[in-house]
Amino acid sequence: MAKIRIKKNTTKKEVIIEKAAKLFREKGFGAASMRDLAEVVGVEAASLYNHIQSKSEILQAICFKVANEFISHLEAVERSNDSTLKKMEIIIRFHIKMMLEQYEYVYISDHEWRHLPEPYLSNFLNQRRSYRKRLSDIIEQGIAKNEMKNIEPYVAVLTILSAISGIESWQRSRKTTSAETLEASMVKYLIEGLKK
Amino acid sequence: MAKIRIKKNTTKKEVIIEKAAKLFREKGFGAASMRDLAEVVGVEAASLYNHIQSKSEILQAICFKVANEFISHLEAVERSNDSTLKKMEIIIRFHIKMMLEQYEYVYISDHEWRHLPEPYLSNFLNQRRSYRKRLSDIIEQGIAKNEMKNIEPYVAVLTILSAISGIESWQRSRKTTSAETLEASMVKYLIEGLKK
DNA sequence: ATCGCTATCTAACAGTTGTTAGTTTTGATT
DNA sequence: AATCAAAACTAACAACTGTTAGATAGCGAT
Repeated sequence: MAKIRIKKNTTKKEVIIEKAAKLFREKGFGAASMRDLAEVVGVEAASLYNHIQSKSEILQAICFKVANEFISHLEAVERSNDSTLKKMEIIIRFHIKMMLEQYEYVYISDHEWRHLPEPYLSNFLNQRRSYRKRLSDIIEQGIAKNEMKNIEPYVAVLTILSAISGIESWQRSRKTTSAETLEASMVKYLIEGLKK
Repeated sequence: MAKIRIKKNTTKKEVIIEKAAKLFREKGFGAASMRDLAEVVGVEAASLYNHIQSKSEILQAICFKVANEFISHLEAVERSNDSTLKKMEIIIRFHIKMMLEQYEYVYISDHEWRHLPEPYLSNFLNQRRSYRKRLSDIIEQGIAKNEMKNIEPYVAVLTILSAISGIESWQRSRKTTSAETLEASMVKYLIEGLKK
């Protein structure tokens, strides 16, 4: 028996997760209750359990969805023949795009992962560490090839990822700066600071 | 009657807030209970209320302590005669120092302020907005004086503050990079990216 | 119309939450 | 040694937590 599809290609489980993402971002995972979630879904709390197994399953779905998107994008970039600087620019632009288009999901993956239960927590942190290591390998190559200035790669990765994650605060703001200006200026800042 | 001082110049209230800062950082404000806090303080939960008024009073104390330190440092920098670039470097170094030396406090002020009750929440956000505006004014001057490259000041501030806030993740890590290298590299990255 | 299967509902569970009331202990000052 | 306030304790509160059990309603296929 096929899953009920509410609209086009959308299971009720997907609706729940989407509403949960918004709720978890607004109130934090710990402070958002299943009854809060049920209300925005338009159902009683107990009914949610016909579609999901637990509250933390929702968090897992969100965190690993985001992680997987970043990892598979990185794999594509690694396979390309672009310069190291171009690779970093592509990755930075992708991170910014994700932050603009999938704000709620990325925010939760960035800020609420600590509430993942084991063994998902360790798994998530391992993926994260590995991802950052691969970014810092690209920067290390860039320095070796004299395309980038001699900066500690670990710190460069930390700076880049944290800076982009700060777009969260732009999302919450009155947005006197357009998304285009934001992307252009941030890419300029982060790439110029990297360039030899 | 003077407050009881546990060690030198330390009231029990200060001890509670310090322990709370560590706890809130580890578990998040929402997930940390007063009974958790009581345990690390070495007392029953009800006894905490001889020294504090409520759980959220602790959060207020932490958030506004940090905010005040940043604001009064900024005021000193504004009064100085340094170049705009030097001003920004001083501010960046101060933020990094705070992140290294008062990690727990700064982290909570950065990440848990959303749990502040009104009117403290609005008050906090106003101070924050005003602080960032004053930073972007410095950068605007820097661009006008041709000391800095033409970057959208709002985005530059966002980038700088977020990047520094990411030191949080270094704090939690195994620290293969020293604090000195971290500071030197991050300042280099952020200032070079700003310089004309 | 009736079957079978979902999805929803109500009610309840056992545990936890921040906090208060009332009592007892502690420890410095008299 | 007596006093007295500060600070600790025990016990409890009402509200809320994630989750389960069991009954009921909805609905496509027979």
